[in-house]
Amino acid sequence: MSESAASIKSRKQRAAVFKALGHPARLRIVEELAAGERCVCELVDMVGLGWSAVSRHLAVLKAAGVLEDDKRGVQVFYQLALPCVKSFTDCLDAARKGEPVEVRRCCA
Amino acid sequence: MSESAASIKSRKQRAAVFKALGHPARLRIVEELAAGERCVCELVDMVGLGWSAVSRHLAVLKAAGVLEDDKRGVQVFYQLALPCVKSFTDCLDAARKGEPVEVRRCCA
DNA sequence: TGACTATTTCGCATTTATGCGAAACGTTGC
DNA sequence: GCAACGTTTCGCATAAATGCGAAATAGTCA
Repeated sequence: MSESAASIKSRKQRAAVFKALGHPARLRIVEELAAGERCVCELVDMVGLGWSAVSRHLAVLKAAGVLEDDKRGVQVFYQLALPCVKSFTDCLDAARKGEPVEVRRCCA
Repeated sequence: MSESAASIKSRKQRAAVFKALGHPARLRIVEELAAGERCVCELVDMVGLGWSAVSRHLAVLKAAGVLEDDKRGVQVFYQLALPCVKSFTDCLDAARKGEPVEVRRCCA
């Protein structure tokens, strides 16, 4: 009666996406990147953590497939790889404000 | 230059939703509830954990606003309070399969 | 090459999450 | 009231995440 291994693996991958987004600092980063790509130095200024902490947060998000990185010269630029994340957070905000389900636009 | 307290609070609430979903057992529960409400006893059979562990997972999901509970007699039934969760996981699966962004239907 | 900048990795201490069994709680029916 | 059932809470041990500073890595320019 146990599930298939593939099903379990697939769920772990999805859970990794949620886990990656389940930290205020990482969510902050993702919100920022929803507006466009940023280099690590900019993100460090925004989130108010040290370089090492920000770097590991970015690594977590990248490993989960939420972000993509692009090395250009000395700097590394990160961008959002999953646009539906923003749609989903918008939906959460709508739900929190008490808007009825039918009205919510969860995806652009 | 720090953010407003309201903005930080809002992000923590959203992060709590992601954190709640960021565990394979809880994601399993949510997937099951996407098909309809279930009582705790059914969920215990499905996820393969003890009663206490399942109960606390349900409490985490409820505290984050992902689930709602309904006590009927001796039993407690849980149901999904955020339908867009299912839309989002569907979008993640589409992304993982490599479908182009334009084709993904993230919301029903 | 060698100094300089941007970023990541490492080692550590602290906190938080997880799972289990036992016990407590609330509801139902005798 | 009391016993039975479904569910939650408690206490504990183990595992994982978090943040920091120092050190390591990589790319650029003189």
